[in-house]
Amino acid sequence: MPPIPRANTADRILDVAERLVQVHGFNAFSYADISAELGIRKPSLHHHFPTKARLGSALIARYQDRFREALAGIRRDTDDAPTRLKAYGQLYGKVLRKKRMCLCGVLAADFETLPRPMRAGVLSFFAVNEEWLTNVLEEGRRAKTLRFEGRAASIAAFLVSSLEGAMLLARSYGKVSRFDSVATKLFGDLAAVCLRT
Amino acid sequence: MPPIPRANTADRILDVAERLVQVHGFNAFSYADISAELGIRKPSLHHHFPTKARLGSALIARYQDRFREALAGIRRDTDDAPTRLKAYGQLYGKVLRKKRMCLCGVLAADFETLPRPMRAGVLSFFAVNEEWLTNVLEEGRRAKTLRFEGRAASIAAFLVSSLEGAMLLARSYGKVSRFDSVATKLFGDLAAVCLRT
DNA sequence: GTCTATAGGCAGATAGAC
DNA sequence: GTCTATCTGCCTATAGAC
Repeated sequence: MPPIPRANTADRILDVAERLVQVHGFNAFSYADISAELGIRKPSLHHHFPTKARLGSALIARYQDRFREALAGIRRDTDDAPTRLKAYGQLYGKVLRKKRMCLCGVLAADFETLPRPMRAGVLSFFAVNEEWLTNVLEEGRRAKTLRFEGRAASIAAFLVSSLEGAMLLARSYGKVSRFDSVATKLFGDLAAVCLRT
Repeated sequence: MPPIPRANTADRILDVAERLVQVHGFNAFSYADISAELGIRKPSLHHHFPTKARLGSALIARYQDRFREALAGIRRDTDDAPTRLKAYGQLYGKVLRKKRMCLCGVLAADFETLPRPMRAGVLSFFAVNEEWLTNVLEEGRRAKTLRFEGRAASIAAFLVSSLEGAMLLARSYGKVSRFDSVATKLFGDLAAVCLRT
């Protein structure tokens, strides 16, 4: 018989820590915060994640894995580039609707204070996203469902950074509509950068 | 005789604190850091800025004033909307070339941890920027030097958040060229959102 | 794996002399 | 306005019992 799939302690720690980082930033959350929420003493947390740096790296790795799966899911469930781009934008929207910033977006703001392995993880996250977008853009161009000038990789970098910025400001204003407005400009029917044919 | 215009202590504190916040974030710098750089003991700093919250508010106020002056300068030195927009983008580029993030952009990432007056200051900064951009966009549309669909205020919000996001990622990558690429897409000859006539 | 106890350091902030 | 001395509290992390 398979064991009941209850989230183990390490996962529960990651869940709480992830939210705390997304809302407050890496330097503004503590083991004490996690301890208080989970009802587990601080030293017990160190048993699962010996240092805050390792906890941070684990957060990034899990976040990137989840994003990879979501990107694969979009590929599976849709078949043309414009639809895929729009679904990509909605990934960010879903995070924002939970009143959170993108984990790696907020870590980018803390970047200069992060331990080296975490910095590498953040850059890797952006690279994965841009690579996926680059492929979608190029396929769209080949299939003539997208029309744009210049390198696809350059458009991909533009899309990622614009979405991150839109999340950042929309969350500060407390208005998801500000994000939606930007996403529509980037991916909507009157899409500015990627013009549908 | 006018006094020698040497920067006073309060200004020197603000200079150092501003850079520290732009590079490390509000929660990752301390009075001890400023003290070490200026060769002034920690308690002396409290004489000028009693609390970190007040220091933070002073930073935002000064940053916004300087930005206001720069915006007025652009109005003075240029006369058509496309040129003004390009100059606006270069304001951000200048900050990034000093290896710094926009002060209010980085504070937006720390937003949920900021004291209320600082939050208001950050939002005010963005509002000032968007209002200025909105005016330039509308004037450009009237003068037929710009052509775009939808509300100017919506385009302005898009431009600000995209620039902030571009700074954030470009700084993490350590590549100013990533920012320049986005700025070109937003304001360049092939401008996507604001098409020149 | 979780606990109590505690180390060692740094945070923001205050008192009071000069 | 700047200083020394100090306070209180929180931080990450460790030791060692259960």
